[in-house]
Amino acid sequence: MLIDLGFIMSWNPSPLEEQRLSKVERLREAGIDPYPLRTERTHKTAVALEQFAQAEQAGNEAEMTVTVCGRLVAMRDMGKTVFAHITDESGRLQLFLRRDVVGEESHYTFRKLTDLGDFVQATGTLFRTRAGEVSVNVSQWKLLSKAISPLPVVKEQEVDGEVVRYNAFGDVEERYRQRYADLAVNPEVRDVFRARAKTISALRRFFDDNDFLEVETPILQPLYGGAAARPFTTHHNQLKQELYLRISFELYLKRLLVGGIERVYEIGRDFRNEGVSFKHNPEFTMLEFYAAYWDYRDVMAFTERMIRYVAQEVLGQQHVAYGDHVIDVSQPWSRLTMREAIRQYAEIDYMDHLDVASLATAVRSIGGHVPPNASWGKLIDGLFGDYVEPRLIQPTIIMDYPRDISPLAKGIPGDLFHVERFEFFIAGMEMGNAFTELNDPEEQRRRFEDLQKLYGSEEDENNPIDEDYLRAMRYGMPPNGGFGVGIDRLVMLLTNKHTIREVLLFPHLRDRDSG
RNA sequence: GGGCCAUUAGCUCAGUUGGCAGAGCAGGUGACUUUUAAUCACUUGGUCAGAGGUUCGAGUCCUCUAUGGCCCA
Repeated sequence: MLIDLGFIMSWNPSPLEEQRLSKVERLREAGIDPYPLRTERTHKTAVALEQFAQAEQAGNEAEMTVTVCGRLVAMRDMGKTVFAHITDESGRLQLFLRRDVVGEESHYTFRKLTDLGDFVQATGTLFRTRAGEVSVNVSQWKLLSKAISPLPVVKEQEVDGEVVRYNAFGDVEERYRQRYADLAVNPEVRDVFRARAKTISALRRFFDDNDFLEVETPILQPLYGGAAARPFTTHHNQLKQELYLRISFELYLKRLLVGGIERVYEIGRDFRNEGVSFKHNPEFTMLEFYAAYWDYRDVMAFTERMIRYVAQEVLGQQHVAYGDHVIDVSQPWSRLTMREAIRQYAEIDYMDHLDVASLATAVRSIGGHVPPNASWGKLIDGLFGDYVEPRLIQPTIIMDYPRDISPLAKGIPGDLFHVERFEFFIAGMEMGNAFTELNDPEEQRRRFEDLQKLYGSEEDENNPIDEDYLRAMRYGMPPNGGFGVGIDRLVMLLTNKHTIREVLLFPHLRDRDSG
């Protein structure tokens, strides 16, 4: 079957690649399989180094034989002696090959038919060279995998204890497009994704320890909802059914509360068919949770505990270096209402402007942006995004959101304009969103219908009314607090990265013209 | 959506006023039995992102396109 992968260009070997292909031929002619089936490894490089150091400390100079495997990353050919470095996931180790030890033919093959980037296996005894570096005195070696394309060669030098790197593979676009090469030659990139994995496992542990049940809900949905966003659409051929990729988990997770699951969470991918930016990727990872019998104040307290726990688990401390800032998640977070925040940073009290026209005038008077057809709440949200959000560096909870942009949150008693909703911000970024969840099915229907009136059918915010969700709610949904946090942004914070692309292994990039 | 900047060898980068396309590393050949950004000698390698224009002549100036980066909405 012919599969059209338009973004993959056909490959024409470069001169360097031609050379390596001819080395593959020469290896085969010499009876050497460049891609053998079996590997024998006794030690990771870090383990070998550690055990040798222990033996030395114990005054035990006895010979220690190891077999190590890794990628060839440096080679210094001295003629009858060759020095080389291999790296594996644990670290880096020097190989020392002498012609009179490995034999003439093997020595020649190593010098002439291997390249940087190849994977090799080497057996020998550990010793310390005259320069003091622990090395393998190789008695036997074997090619494990021949690299055809040359990896960028990164050279390192230690100057005053600092590692200086030369020729590092730094082209941002190429690093993302060829993440495999990026990971192979820039080891600190691997650390980012280790931190990401740690973040997710810490979150999972935190929720499991707090009696939450982890679930998986549909990614392919007949209706989308739970957020103001445009969905991706797709189609099931056999069922002849239009489907959407989910934009949130909310409506499915809350159905589970109806079903009697009191604390539920999901970690997974959301898809939003919107622009890309330093904090937006078309697919991103969310965590949402819902807890019966909680309100948004319970959720606030829990959120603070959760972020402290994750920082402690991932970084070993609750102070996070981010750009020029040190963010302290250990102290109780500031809490401001939306109204207070906008009064403070934009110097508008929107409660003095209770209709759209008046508020729009006020926004314009301070030079603010007024999008066409914006609702009252949308204007407030815009003010907040422009004037407040970038200033919220230390963890801050903004509470009591406008009602018309919060269709799933419970109103504040005696307040027609606000609902029990909060978002929290760190480093000028929205990290999460939460509310006391609306559980009155009649009220929920009215809110949905209000939205339909407020936004034309063309608007992104105009979610279809999910009748099945209303049916579920009619069976009785316990009062509950719900929450969502963007994992990618949390990882950005914890790894001091300033674009989401640095914390996604394969960030979305535009198709590049292969011509 | 708008503005600015970038795109030159596998990698990192120079390229003057518009006048023969450059360096280091990597690669190749050779020397060297404790090197470590190894060193030394010689050496291969280019659709200057793509298309068009101005010009006797364009990597360089102009227009458009593509991708990326930064800033703004």
